[in-house]
Amino acid sequence: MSDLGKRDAFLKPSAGSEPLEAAQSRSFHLESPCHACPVRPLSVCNSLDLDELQHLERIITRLSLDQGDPLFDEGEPANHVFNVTGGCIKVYKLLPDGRRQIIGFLFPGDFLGLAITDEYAYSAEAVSASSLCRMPRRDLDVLLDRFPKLEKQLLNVASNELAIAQDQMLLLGRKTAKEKVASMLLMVSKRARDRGQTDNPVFMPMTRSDIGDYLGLTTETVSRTFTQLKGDELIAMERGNRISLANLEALEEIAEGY
Amino acid sequence: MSDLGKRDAFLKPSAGSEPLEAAQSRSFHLESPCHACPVRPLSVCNSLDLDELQHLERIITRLSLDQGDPLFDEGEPANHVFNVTGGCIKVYKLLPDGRRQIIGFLFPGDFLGLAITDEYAYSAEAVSASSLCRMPRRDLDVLLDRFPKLEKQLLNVASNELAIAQDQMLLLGRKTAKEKVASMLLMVSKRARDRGQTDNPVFMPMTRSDIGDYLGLTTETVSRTFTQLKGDELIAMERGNRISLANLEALEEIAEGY
DNA sequence: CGGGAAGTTGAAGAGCGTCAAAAGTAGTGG
DNA sequence: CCACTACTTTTGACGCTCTTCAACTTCCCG
Repeated sequence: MSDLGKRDAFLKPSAGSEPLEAAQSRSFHLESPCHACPVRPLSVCNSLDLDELQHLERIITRLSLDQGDPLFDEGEPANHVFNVTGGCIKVYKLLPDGRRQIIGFLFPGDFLGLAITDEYAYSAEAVSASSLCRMPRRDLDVLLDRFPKLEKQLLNVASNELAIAQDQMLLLGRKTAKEKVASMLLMVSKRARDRGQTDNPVFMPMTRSDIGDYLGLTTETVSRTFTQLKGDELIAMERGNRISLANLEALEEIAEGY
Repeated sequence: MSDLGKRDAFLKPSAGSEPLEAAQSRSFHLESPCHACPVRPLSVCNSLDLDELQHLERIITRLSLDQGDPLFDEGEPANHVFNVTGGCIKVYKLLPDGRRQIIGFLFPGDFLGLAITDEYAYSAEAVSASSLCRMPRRDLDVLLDRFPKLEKQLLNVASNELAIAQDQMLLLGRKTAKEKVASMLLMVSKRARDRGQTDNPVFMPMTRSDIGDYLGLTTETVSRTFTQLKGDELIAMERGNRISLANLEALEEIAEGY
């Protein structure tokens, strides 16, 4: 379904929705896929040489998730960290009455699980069929001591995520619905470009409801805003959850709040 | 004004509002204040022993800011990192038309300047009279290579800030005005407690406008919400920007979205 | 005291949410 | 291949929370 998923065709297909961490049973091991990993140049592993990659190799497990499969839930013991290798993962927090805020969408190359607490502070779930590599947190700590480069890289990742989070706060607190949607389209497009994938039309694997919960809006408002942007000929819907950005400059001006 | 400022009475008082980084001219050097620093147990420096603190000593400069003094502006070259030793600093981003989102308030012990970009991604300004120590970013990089403990500590700081940012996204995107205000009161109270200061009544050095720009609300809505919480006898205003939390459990329930 | 900023309160309005229904899309199985 | 179902998306009407605009009050600090 997702073009991101294609590169993971060699992975063992997984069953339907399952209990948390059940994905573990589906994990398996290949001989030396790390140095051939298509997302390595994008990820934290990039800071390691071939020798060090072999250390990594012994520690990681590969998983695949179907659309909608949970990866972990907020409050679970945070025993693992992850690296996304294919597909799209959403990370979210819930309020007791069900209100949901999506903290971010993770794409191939993205790291998941940075935290100092021993429980996950959020839930994670597959937006589309996805693949990840998983590593016990304990082993990561050992690795960080052994390879300072990795620690430096992780600090960079954290700093970068922090900057993204700050942009998102500006969006959530101060932007209008139109500005929010424009910002998100450009952001997803940019991230696809960074990964070397098509950035226009931009592929949006998530539902309207996901988009709303990411932008602090309802599905209805998201839908209406898309209709409005379509009417202004700033975007055009294409089949397969693809949106063509017809007027990039205008979208950027809107996104930045002019 | 601020009780946080008292411990900095030995610092050279600074003049009124000044151009960016002009604070540099007011900086000065003491012999060995690092190991006597009252906020060291709270800050990144905590990971260093006495020897290492002397390295630090040679690198840092101390500044003091008056209320309203800018520390730096978004887009400036990010040449320094900072550690807050007294007072309160607000960090914010602006949209072109003046809409403002406050990213966070920094209190003694807080670190400022984590970033990989070579320009500050936000502006920083003193909420109340404040003191900081400042270090050239270049020197920090050297220090990080020399003292892995420091790097680890910084990664912890970054992870922690990331978790706080994620909570703030939930607040901004999905909480009501009442929930936002209750959340902030509890948060500021908790942070004061962590620093070993009075947590109830909680000292709120920032203006209603600052609070609004932190919570994604207007000053009027903040004011009305305070009035409402007062009417429900959940809080009581005391003189000197202090708010007594009269019903902690109820406030916590509200803040968490029940 | 007195002047200016910050805070409070009121009335009116807008943007987005809520509720409801229709239209589109995808997956399933005969 | 088409019908059936279930879900997602779109659209409409209405309502509510929060904003806007404005006046008034309180609080500081000189």
